[in-house]
Amino acid sequence: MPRISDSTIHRLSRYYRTLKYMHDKGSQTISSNILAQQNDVTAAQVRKDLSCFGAFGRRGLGYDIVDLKRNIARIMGLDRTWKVALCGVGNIGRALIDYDQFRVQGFQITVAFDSDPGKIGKVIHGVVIRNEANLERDVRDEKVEIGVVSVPVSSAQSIVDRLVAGGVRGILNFAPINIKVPKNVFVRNENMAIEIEALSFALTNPKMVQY
Amino acid sequence: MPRISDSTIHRLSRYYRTLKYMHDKGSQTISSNILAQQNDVTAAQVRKDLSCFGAFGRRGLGYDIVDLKRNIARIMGLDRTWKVALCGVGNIGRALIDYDQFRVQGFQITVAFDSDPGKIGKVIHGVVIRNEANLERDVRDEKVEIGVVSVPVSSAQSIVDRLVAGGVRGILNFAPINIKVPKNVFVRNENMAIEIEALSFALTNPKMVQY
DNA sequence: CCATCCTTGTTATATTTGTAACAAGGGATT
DNA sequence: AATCCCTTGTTACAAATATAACAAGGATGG
Ligand SMILES: NC(=O)c1ccc[n+]([C@@H]2O[C@H](COP(=O)([O-])OP(=O)(O)OC[C@H]3O[C@@H](n4cnc5c(N)ncnc54)[C@H](O)[C@@H]3O)[C@@H](O)[C@H]2O)c1
Ligand SMILES: NC(=O)c1ccc[n+]([C@@H]2O[C@H](COP(=O)([O-])OP(=O)(O)OC[C@H]3O[C@@H](n4cnc5c(N)ncnc54)[C@H](O)[C@@H]3O)[C@@H](O)[C@H]2O)c1
Repeated sequence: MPRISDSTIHRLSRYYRTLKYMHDKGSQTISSNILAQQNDVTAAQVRKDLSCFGAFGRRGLGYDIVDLKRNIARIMGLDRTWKVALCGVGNIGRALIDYDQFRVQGFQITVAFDSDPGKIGKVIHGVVIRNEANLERDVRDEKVEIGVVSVPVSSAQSIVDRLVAGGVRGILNFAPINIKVPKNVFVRNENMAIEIEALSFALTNPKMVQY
Repeated sequence: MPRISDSTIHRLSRYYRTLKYMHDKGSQTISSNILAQQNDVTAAQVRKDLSCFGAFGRRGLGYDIVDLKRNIARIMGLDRTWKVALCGVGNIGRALIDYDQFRVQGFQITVAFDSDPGKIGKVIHGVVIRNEANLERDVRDEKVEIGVVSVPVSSAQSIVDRLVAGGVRGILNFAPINIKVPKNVFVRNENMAIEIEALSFALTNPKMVQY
């Protein structure tokens, strides 16, 4: 099985968003060139990325937007729903529960956990906040596949361990720490500190980064 | 001037965090090997990353933690404060204002903007929410260098344009859209949709990604 | 003081990733 | 039907990035 690079996956995601946008605008087809311009990459890159998964275009014409959109959705697993468990209903956690776009795209926060007795039992945007004491059991019972970690750094690794114990196979981690997981679990980090520090570097050393 | 890769910058950020952690734990020195293990990279990678900026270690002994930490801070511009303007005090915006770690690291949200009359004038975590009507002027007056964009997609590009007009040189963008900026402005995107979709891809095609 | 063991910094090599080039497919036009 | 544009998919090439290898610096212990 050919390995797909991280960059390709990221770009697929961005092509997908462009396709949704172009579809809403009423377009029927799109060329690799336009898709490239919209995402600041080369047309060759777009065609090569797509060619990893098949031949979706028509020579001379480009890609049918609806068709390509559907194909990318299938490839990326966006043509289904995913059950998500959110751990840590603080500032970030609340923002995520409130954010409807995730649900629209199929990521359903079915359970949320917190350790704060003052929060347990409350309902936010239709989601009941549960006691994290029963996390493993609840996650397993609800057949959750993805866990979101928005607890403080000090609790992050243990929450991850418990999510994994509950059968979760993918983790989106907001805690700025390098969490460890078994080989068969996937982790993506959303590390805002890294991004803003990268900005700091760029502004400090403008000659060392390509504008 | 040698170009520094994005990956190297990201890793420097992570090494920096490890150094802070090890320092708090009371360690004096650290080897490239330990630094590597903590960040899931090879020791050669660590040494090569650091060697882009100088020779900070002592052969046979490793790196002095305090010294290396200070050097990375200097290299990345983390030994100073940055004035930050936050645009869009919604769910994400509020979370960022509330988050003390940014301030501790030198990123000071000095001004915040919103267009909602119900929010303008309110104070969150010591920051007054201003009317976005005067954004350019306020940003310029306050000598803001970094702008954070946490407004809806529909307003993102125009807010970016105005931040740039106000003299901002770096932008941290949370809106899931490919914003356009002049050549001399740096942008970093914090796109949660991409990360969770990457998880979806990995869980859908486990054979195509390296665990 | 010599031998031994570490660990760095750097150079050389391998791998991955991105770009360019182009043949072949396909529609439109005359 | 022949010609002329376009645009894809793929292959060949270039650049960037990561890994490995190793010489030289330095500590430690007898
Ligand atoms: N807020 C930000 O802007 C921001 C930015 C970058 C990174 N982060 C990171 O994101 C994470 C969450 O940040 P936040 O600002 O939302 O923090 P927060 O303090 O607002 O929320 C954390 C929540 O986790 C809960 N919690 C603590 N331990 C728990 C446990 N063991 N099980 C379940 N719940 C538990 C707390 O009760 C609280 O509700 C932190 O790791 C933080 O470093 C936040
Ligand atoms: N909430 C999440 O979890 C989440 C996740 C991924 C991406 N995002 C993105 O982050 C951005 C912010 O999300 P949010 O959930 O905080 O949205 P939100 O609706 O809670 O907040 C947006 C804020 O921006 C303000 N605003 C609108 N137009 C403005 C303008 N022209 N100038 C100044 N302020 C303006 C609104 O009044 C509101 O307070 C959006 O682009 C969203 O797509 C959010």
